[in-house]
Amino acid sequence: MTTRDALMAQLWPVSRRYLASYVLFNQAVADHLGMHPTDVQCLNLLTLEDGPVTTGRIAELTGLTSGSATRLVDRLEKAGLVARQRDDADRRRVLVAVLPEALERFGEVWRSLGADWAAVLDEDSEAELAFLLRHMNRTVELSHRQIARLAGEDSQRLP
Amino acid sequence: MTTRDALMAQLWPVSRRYLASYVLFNQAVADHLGMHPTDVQCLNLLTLEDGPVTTGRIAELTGLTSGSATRLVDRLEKAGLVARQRDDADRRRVLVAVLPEALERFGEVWRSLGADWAAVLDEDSEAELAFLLRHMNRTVELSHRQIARLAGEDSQRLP
DNA sequence: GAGAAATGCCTGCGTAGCGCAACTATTAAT
DNA sequence: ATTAATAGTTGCGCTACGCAGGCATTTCTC
Repeated sequence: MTTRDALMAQLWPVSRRYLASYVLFNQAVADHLGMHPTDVQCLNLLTLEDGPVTTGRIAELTGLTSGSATRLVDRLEKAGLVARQRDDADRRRVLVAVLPEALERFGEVWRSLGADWAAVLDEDSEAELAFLLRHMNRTVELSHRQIARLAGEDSQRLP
Repeated sequence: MTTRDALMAQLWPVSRRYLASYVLFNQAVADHLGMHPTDVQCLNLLTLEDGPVTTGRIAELTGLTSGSATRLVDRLEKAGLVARQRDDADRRRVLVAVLPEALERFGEVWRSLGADWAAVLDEDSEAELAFLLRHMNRTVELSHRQIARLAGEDSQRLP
């Protein structure tokens, strides 16, 4: 077995642990903030978008149905983290904007977590960081393709 | 701003997308298998352990309460994916073993997904793969520390 | 070695997120 | 002008989850 094969053999279980850790981490952050994991995921995604986002887009981003997305926005609005606003251009649509308070509450938690995270990366060279950045971007794209394929195969079951 | 700072500045939002993608991916796999995300997460963790695991250990691994872990094992057992067995050494304990059928069902899905994943890594050098392996191991450890800290801070709220 | 404390798992109950389907309001198509 | 499509909301049923209490078993303490 080549060195490369040995590395790949190790990477497979480790990446599964890695995935599991992320799920648990997301849950821990949610518990810490007294929120549901879905709400944390949603706010995370919202702050990555530029500008307000429609409820339908939130349903896409989170993978929820439109009804559940409405309830999700209800919860976030009730918690004072986002604000609803009718779109004047298309009065069917509702724009959801993240409020500064949400950024504060998230920022507070992520400052300390981000500091630890940055400390880990401090050990790495610029070339390694550049590789990591490229790898993450590729993996995000791969995830999207795989999610689409999984969903596509599901719908093929019921023609 | 140095090149290094620029890389770090890019890595932060990308890693957040990365995290979000993983959550969605987990959900997609669960939907595809007709299971709940928690159940998928549990089976993923179980297959990473060597040998049968107690219900209490499952509660630890998944972050659930003991009651919820019992229900989780109930579902997996009912689905024919795991088997319960009393521990003869300590008859309070229940050992949960993953059945071959679970490995088959998971293997089927993960073979194709793993192939795409391996294809992405094929572009990388051995040194890059070695770095990735090391990075993932460090990140898993970091997650554990951060999860413990988040949980610890929570418990400090109510002394 | 007997009673107390701790451990491991299970069960009843209330809460709440989610999908589904039906409904309203607005815009686009014919 | 009528019909169809789109965006969002709401009622309903299901089920995972936490919590608290309970039972069986083991370990501690005297």
